[in-house]
Amino acid sequence: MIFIKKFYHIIEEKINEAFNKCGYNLNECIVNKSNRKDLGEYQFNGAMALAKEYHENPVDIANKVVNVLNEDQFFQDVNVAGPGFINMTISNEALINFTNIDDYSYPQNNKTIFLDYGGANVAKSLHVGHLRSANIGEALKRLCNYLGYKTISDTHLGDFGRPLGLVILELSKRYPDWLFFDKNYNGKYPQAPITNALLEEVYPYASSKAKEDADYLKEAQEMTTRLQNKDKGIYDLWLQIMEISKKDIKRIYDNLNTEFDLYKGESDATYCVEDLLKYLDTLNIVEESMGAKVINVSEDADKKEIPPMLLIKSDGGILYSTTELATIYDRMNNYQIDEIWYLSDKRQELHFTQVFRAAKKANIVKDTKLIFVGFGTMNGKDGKPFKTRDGGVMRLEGLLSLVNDECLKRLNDNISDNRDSIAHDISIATIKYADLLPNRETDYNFDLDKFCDLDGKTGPFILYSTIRMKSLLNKAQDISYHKLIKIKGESDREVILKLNDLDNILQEAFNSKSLNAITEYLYELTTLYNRFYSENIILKEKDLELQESWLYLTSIVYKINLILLDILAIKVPDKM
RNA sequence: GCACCCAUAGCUCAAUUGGAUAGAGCGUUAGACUACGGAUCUAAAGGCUAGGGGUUCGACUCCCUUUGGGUGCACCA
Repeated sequence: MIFIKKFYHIIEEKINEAFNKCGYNLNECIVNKSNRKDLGEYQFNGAMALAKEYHENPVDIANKVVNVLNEDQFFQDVNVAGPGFINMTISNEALINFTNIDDYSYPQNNKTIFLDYGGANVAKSLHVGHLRSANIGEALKRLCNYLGYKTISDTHLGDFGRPLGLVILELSKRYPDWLFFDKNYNGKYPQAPITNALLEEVYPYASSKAKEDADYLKEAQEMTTRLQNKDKGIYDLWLQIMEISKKDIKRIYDNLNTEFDLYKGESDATYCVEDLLKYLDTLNIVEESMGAKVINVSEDADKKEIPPMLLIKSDGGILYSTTELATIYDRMNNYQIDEIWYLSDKRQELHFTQVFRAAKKANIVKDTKLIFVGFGTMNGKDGKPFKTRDGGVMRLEGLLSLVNDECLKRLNDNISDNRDSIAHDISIATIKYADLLPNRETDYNFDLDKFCDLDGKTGPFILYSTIRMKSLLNKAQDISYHKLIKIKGESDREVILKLNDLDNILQEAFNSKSLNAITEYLYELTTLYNRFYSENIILKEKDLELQESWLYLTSIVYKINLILLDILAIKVPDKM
């Protein structure tokens, strides 16, 4: 039997019963933590709303209910304050009983959530813009799994658009002798001497050349079309580029503890573009506009105008929106999905709104929810988009090694073994914690000194404290501790109360699809524990019941920290 | 030009979606402790939530307006 720790639900049930007993019917019952600690630990403000409905004084209603609640041993004190706030303080006995139910797992449910994050481009190195997508997406996926949802994750590679056409064109200019470019060749193709370094040099070169040279751009467009038509030679070369590039992309994601179930890309959807277009033709929703084909997606209720979604260019080519729509078509055909979450820079919201509406209008999706999960960008310390010193786009690897070097530099001198791997773990914790700390939608500034600073709300601080808990538990191996027996004072009680918020925090993070509630909670729980830790020398405590209680409490806080850090995809080293 | 988002302590960010006296970290100032891992802990100062109106028992949150930023507006992805 799995028990989910829903402390608030217990209080809410008790309140509901009490109101019923007094002859009132609550429409909804939500208990909150009180921000007036002097009056109580928890707060309920539903009496004010009832006052209107029943035409009674809210304070009178609240007083009747409080009298009922005060008879319950669960509460130490219940009182009424202000215009009708009900304040509650929990009894130690109730807290102890609840804390001893040591199961934090959630049951499986039948919902499947498909997460589309990553967005790496083949033949281009990952840059800092991909960081948030990976961090937020991976953490949301793990959160979903923890809460019992099934998930499918896909990186949705950019692998079939113009960038690839550009790369292949430039390769054909530099290496015209390659068999891939010989239209008369019919045999097997050899392994091309391609490296990531080459690809990463070729793309920016070709890209900027195309901007200046119209003929070159036209050739690239033709090459893109040849690729999309799977021309022999070109397509084979592309396959080789894919293999090399994917391997490199996986390596970097691996460093970020980020993994995908699927490494599909635009190319996997193009096979059904034709089917999709045929299907759309039967619906009569595609219109001509300035030589292009579009789907009108505006709705009467719109406050702002949503421009039509561009389906086919005037030259007959397809675009981003087209493959995106085809991807939905593909996913609907191949998977049973309840929701698709699109992780992306929030500037792309309009694009996704158009695609989602088109999918709905074309009846490609029926009950499946399409949800845009936009996030703010990471900027440099100056508040402007993050750049390298010479003004170029910073590669993700460059950023990672920057942080890694700093963490290694700051690593404790008395650590002699595995310094590199420990510094790596700390650096990933540093980046992820800092990245997930602000609300998902706000932009934030990358500040190396601040993130690596070992004081304050940072990844290293959480890691350090967690490792210290583990160290304490290791030292107490000979002492047996199985449950909470008693509470000494404020500091251990505060820790216990904080533990009871866990379910609320996870639900909040899930609902808002933002991890900042979790990072914040981790910090709060950890500092409350640290305060308790500094006030009490646990291993020297003479009262053995207290000592057992404290060790048990430590083991729970440690366990919760591990669970939450794992959701954030942060690994905890043994030492640091 | 049209539209959307943002403005909170010196700095960087929160605020359970309309709840009570707006909270944290850094920085500043003052302290604690042979310390189970000091990468620790305790305090203090710091706010007319950009300005002005409104809605109600109650507003950082909702509506209107002014100012100052950001972003998006079809053949790139």
